Amino acid sequence: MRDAVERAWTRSIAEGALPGLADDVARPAVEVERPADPAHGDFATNLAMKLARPYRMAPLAIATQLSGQLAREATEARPATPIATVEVAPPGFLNIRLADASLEAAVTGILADPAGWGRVAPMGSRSVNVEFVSANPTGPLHIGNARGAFVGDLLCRVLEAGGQRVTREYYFNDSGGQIRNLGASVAALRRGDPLPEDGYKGDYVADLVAALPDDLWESASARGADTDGIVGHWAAGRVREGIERSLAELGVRFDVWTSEARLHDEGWVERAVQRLRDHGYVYEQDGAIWFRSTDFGDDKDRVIYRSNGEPTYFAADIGYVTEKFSRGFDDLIYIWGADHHGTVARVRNAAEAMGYDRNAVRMLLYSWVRFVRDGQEVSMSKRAGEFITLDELLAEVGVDAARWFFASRGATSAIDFDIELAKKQSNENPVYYVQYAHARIASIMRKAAESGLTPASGVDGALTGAPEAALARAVARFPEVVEDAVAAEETQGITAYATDLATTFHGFYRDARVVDAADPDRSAVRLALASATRVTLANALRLLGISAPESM
RNA sequence: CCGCCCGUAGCUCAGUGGAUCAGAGCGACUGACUUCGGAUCAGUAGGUCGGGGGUUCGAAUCCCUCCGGGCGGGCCA
Repeated sequence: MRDAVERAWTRSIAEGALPGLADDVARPAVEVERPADPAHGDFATNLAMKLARPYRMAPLAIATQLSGQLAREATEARPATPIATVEVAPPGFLNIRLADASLEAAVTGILADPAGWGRVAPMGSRSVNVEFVSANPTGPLHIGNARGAFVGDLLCRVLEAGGQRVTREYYFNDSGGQIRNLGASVAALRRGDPLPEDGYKGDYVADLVAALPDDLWESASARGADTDGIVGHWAAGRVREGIERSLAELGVRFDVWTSEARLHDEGWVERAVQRLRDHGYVYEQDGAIWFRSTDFGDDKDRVIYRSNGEPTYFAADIGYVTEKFSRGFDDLIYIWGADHHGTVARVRNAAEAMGYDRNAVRMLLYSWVRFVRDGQEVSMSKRAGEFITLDELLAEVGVDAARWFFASRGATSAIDFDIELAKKQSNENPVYYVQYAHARIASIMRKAAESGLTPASGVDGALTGAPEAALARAVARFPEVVEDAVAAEETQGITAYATDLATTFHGFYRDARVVDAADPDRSAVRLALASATRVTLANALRLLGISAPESM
């Protein structure tokens, strides 16, 4: 629909009915919205009012011209001409109404190709790397990691819906100081010594000790051996396997796991720094090696190698950028907690300094979840062993409810997560409302089959009743919802739409008897419509990674 | 002190490059079919969109300022 309005506008300009825009005027975006009031039609656009100022024309005059152009386009003999009427409404709105035939065609199309319903035209077939979660393997994932996992996976799904090729990547450090620290904690418990002052105190440390193989412990504790390093490396590997299992429970699978140590071992960091040096963005001061980040607007330069020769975390980031691009990705997306926003600029700056397009390196920051219980903030600390694990959360609220919870909220909205409230609300989660509608339709289909009724293969010319038309309109809206979600890289619109469609269906169910042996023809049409609704709900849920049950 | 994010109904949150945006769910209250799934449906109450100022024909939305909350400003990760 947006395209149709856009076409009418450009054609009007081409035919001289409307002036072109001056070069120095920003071209207004064509906005098409769904009016809340059905009296305003199926679509409405305020384009004429937006053009009033640059054109120095009355909005109504522009609207009249656009309206005529739109109507002419609709009557041209093209197979898919969905517009029935176009009205001009003061102060300059265009209210567009769809032809029933277009709704019927949409429904018939769903029945013919259920899997393809809601698939949008690719908005660019780029190869995208999405890195998320990336928690270091010093302990199990806790509920603080949940948001990043869901936000990242949902973004990937939306990108895939838009035709992009997505690689899900997890980055971790299995050789740093915190890993040694974990190793030290495990080793201490194994010896029967007290935990180090800043050691890890969670119950899972004891589990690690119990699982520590004897032969590994013998070689690790031998004279002169790097006990903490060896034990830590082993523990990190084991913890990482647990993390992978937890993520699989969430329905999140990663394509690539990258270790920070590997980036150093394979020389990625060194080569990246050399590249910066070649471009003249590296200098030495106070014994440390610096990146001239200020050349790109940063407020200070950043250390790459400390004066003791050790690389910083930032050094690995730089190497990682080149390593990722070397694999042929067009875009790199990082899903980070908002507490990382300070590092956004320097990484993008370094990418630009190395000759990459800084716009190809994007960071999506999600707000941190604040955990409270009875109004008191609960701290999440792996080291102190005070945390609720992701596995425990899932056992309480369920994967579908948790997914819906995050899919229906913007990534940047701050969330107070009350643990007791979450358990309580999991039973009232709207996801069940949507799933119920799906299961109800499945049940209706079973019932119909028992009565010897089958859905019609098409509904052309048959959507005459008000309940039918209302449901068909709701169903037909789905592709645009997906399009908007893809364009905005957000999923809230999909959850809102699915809820709305479920509501519309329940109303239809109330007003229209679907299974009626006395009227098989009408039943066939209504079954077809119900079937199309079921497909739409299932596809919407699938896009979010949520199950669509046949019964509940 | 500086920078970024946030403040919308009792609660949890949508809407945020203007108009046809004051919304949803939950909670509260009043009702509904002896037939297709009541995890449903119909309805009621509830908000000066944190406060103030500005731009505009029009601001929850853009600008300024104040208040409140979160997070950053390491040769930490």
